[in-house]
Amino acid sequence: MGRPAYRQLADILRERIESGRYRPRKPLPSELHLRQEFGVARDTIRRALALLAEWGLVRTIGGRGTFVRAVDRVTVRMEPGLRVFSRPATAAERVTLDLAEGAYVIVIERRDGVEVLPADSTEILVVE
Amino acid sequence: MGRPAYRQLADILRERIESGRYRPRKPLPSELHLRQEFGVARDTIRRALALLAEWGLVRTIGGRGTFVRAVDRVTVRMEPGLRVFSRPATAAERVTLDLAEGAYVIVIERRDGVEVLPADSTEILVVE
DNA sequence: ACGTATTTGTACGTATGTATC
DNA sequence: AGATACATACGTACAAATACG
Repeated sequence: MGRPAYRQLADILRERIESGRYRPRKPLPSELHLRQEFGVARDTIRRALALLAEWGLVRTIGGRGTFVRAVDRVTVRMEPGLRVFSRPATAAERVTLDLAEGAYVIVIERRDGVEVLPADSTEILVVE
Repeated sequence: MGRPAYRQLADILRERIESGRYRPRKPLPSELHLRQEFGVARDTIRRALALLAEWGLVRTIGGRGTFVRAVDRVTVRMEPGLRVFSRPATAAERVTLDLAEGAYVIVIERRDGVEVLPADSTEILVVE
């Protein structure tokens, strides 16, 4: 007994995203369409999509669709005088940064300004 | 029509946890029991429990039950020479830190040793 | 402005599998 | 072995949000 069906399906869809078959900012096929392609229940489709969303690969929007997220991982190097903290994203930030409801941002305050990055794709590296 | 049923149910259960009615390290009533108490489908119960798990309040274990997590929030102050990063928890860490499959830990490397903390209850504070 | 089609969200039911006690 | 509890997977129906003509 291998992994559950929804888990295998998530892997297949992940591969399609990473290979570029499903393109950034574009919607995946609808749940109905996926159900027909893979011959599984909608429940199984939705579980797989939820996994992908948890992994930060896609983002599902209300009566619209599930979209491939276009994000790169960012690494920030800590320096003295840098102030870094995290807070929930505002509505405007959710739009510009392509974030879901309830997502967090990381705020980086430098002397010359402030930078706001998605918390789920930002790495803070501390060097001495 | 306020929020969805599973959302309201999650709030009720959260209140019971925070009030101490459901005690740390003890199981919540089984899904069957909750279904009977609230008169909703198991699906609804499970969605509420999944929310609580996402919030870090409970942890569900295979054929055993859903347990109230006993964790305190920890705050770590950044200092020069400190290296902090995050990675998936190992199997052993999941046991000792009371974490679910797929959970992350935060690793803090100091000159005198390494500390590993649950990512969902650790706060990193950066001071200059 | 309106209705219709599409798509995701919620909620119910049922059955079976797996893990634990 | 049997009972209990969670996990997966199928099905159905309707609601809500969105898109489009």
